[in-house]
Amino acid sequence: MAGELHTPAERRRIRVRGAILEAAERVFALEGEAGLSIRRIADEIDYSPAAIYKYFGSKDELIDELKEAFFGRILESVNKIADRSEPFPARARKCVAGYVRTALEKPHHYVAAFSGVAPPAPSMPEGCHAGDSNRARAFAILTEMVEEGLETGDFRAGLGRDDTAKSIWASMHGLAVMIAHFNDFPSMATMPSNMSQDQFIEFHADLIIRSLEASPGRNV
Amino acid sequence: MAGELHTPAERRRIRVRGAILEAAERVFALEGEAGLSIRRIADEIDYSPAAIYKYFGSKDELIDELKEAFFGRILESVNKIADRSEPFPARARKCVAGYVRTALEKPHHYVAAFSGVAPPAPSMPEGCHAGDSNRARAFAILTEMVEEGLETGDFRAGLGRDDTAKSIWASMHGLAVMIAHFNDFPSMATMPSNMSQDQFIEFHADLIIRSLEASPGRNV
DNA sequence: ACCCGGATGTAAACGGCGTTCACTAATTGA
DNA sequence: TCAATTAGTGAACGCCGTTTACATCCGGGT
Repeated sequence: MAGELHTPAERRRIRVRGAILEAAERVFALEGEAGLSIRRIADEIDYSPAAIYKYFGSKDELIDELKEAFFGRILESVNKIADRSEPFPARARKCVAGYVRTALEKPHHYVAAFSGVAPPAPSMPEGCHAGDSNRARAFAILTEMVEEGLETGDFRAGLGRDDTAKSIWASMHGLAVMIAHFNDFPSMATMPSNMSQDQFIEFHADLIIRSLEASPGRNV
Repeated sequence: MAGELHTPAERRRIRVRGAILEAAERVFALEGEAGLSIRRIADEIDYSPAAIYKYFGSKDELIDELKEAFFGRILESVNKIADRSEPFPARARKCVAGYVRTALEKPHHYVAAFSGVAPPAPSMPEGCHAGDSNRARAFAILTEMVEEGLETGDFRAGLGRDDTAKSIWASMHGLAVMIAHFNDFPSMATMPSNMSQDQFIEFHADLIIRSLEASPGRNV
């Protein structure tokens, strides 16, 4: 194999790098970007702050790696769901609900992955690398699913594959962000809901998919 | 009247406070929270940083006021659209599209207003004041609109008013955040779209409303 | 066995941040 | 006019990300 590690020096480097990421992951999951500082990580692993710069170019690079790893988790999760062959509209619903639920396993990670605002000028903001990111891969799965729905005739003809996928993505994302932001969405103080959070995710997923179906089906 | 200002001292105070907010607004609109510092505001209005604390308790309070004012703008905009009596599903679509478009007039403001992640424990995060915020008022308009659609029979019976409104809100919000985050949503580098941004907003709004309609209608 | 060069780790510093404190200068009401 | 309140300030505190100069360790070549 190619990626093997032989020398003790290499092993040691990997180990320390892993310890940094692990400490960062722990703090970030609990307190988000606000609570994560280079100095804090350094404290946790008993190193000096400057040491971290031997392993990561900047705090942003470190955090990007956390986000990317988390989107790998989402990718894996959605992939599993999308692969089970199951009657179609139901599978689509499960994909949507699965994305949201997995995103919410680490709200700080998920929200941070979309936190920046792009400048109006033509320039990539931060997470807009080509198609190689796990985020892009997860989105590709969604696109393929839409394509399948269009081919089988489960989704209305005339819907554009890419645009439809983007609309679904936006709606999924919106729910994930809302639940992450409010501690009690959907049962907010001003207007309580009878639904549990899980039920609401299913409800939302149903509405999304229903808007695409050639012959709309079930109720919740 | 009650709210009049008589003394020069009072007028002066209002004027300086306004200057602070104005400078903060300018910087925030261009560079977001990252570019806005107390010291920067102080520079812009030729005061010392400490002076700002005579007018605002903290940077967060100041920024909250910016966000609240911006949601006032969204509220006003959606209110106008919702009031025009127009054939129903079209009006609902316009409300959704109007919300997204107005939100995108100041992407930094809009995104920042939902940026925090709520702690799991029962405690209000930051923007969760009762029903008095402009954000809550804007949401109330949406709820009323849904109720109207349910009464007229334009929306499917069996949909819960509040849950439906929340689902719509989440989907609107998701699109706004996506467009704000990517500089080229929907025409992303990896998968370009034929739609303009405005067309995509209409498309998304149509899908959202379509999922609620008793007898789904038009195409895009 | 030695030594040398690169990698690893560190203390100290730079500039910036939000915020506070002790203090001066201005304004106001009596 | 005088006292008291208020507006405004400079300096400091304790954070932050990052850089620099320096020590230390370790592995490979002779």
